[in-house]
Amino acid sequence: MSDLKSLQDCPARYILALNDTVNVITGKWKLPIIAALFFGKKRYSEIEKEIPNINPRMLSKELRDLEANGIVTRQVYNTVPVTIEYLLTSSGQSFKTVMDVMLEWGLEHRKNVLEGDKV
Amino acid sequence: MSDLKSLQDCPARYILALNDTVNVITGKWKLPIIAALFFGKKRYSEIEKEIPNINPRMLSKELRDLEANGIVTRQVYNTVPVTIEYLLTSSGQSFKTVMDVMLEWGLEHRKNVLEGDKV
DNA sequence: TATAGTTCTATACTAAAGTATAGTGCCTAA
DNA sequence: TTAGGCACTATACTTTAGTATAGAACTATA
Repeated sequence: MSDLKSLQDCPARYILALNDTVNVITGKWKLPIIAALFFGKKRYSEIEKEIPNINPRMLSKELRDLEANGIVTRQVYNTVPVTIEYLLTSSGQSFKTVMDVMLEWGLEHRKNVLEGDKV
Repeated sequence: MSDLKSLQDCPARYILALNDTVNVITGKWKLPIIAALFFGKKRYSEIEKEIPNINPRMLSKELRDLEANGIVTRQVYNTVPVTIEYLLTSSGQSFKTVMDVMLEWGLEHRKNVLEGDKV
């Protein structure tokens, strides 16, 4: 991937490109929502039940954000009353790899810190 | 890594562990600071010059945070006037891998979005 | 007719994050 | 002696993020 190589030579552009990714996950609720959808498509009220303490304003705002950013798709079914399902796009699904790498680093880092490493 | 496996089975714990990592990078200035230090150790004023628009309050606050989180080390030299250098810990350095994975995903995702993928 | 479920939106508020500006105490070189 | 660099801190302020609470508009079921 030559894109990556060229970005690594320019700190400013590197950070700019990185922000695209960071924006996907900033905020208190985006990762919990994405994680909830890893286990299959869900309706609004199901997500609400799965994420304790989220309020409806935040849930609907973050779902809209995630949809606008191409992470989540909103499917409307013509039932009465209307049924709406949220699911991850393929980008959304592939984000799992990123999350796993972050998690692994976090576990390793925590171990280092507990061992008192200062270097 | 069996830690990872067991976390992946529990969404709540998974998110909790992930937050350790997310905390390292949240805020407007942490990633730029980390990126600046990838290119070697630097003094306060050098970082300041490299990151346009950061103000001294933020720079010193974020450096303190990063130090507290074991990402950055502060080295004090007994010169007159005192010389202080900031450098990445080994955890801080290994975070580059995470950033690269994030960047790669971001580039791929941007391509998908431009192609108009909704799935 | 009342109650409850679904998918939200509206309004008002508080808390957290970030900015602007000035200044401290130390030193050196002109 | 004054000007400037270094490594910050202090105070006040604005902006952004998140919370609390209520309710709309629809329908099915008791």
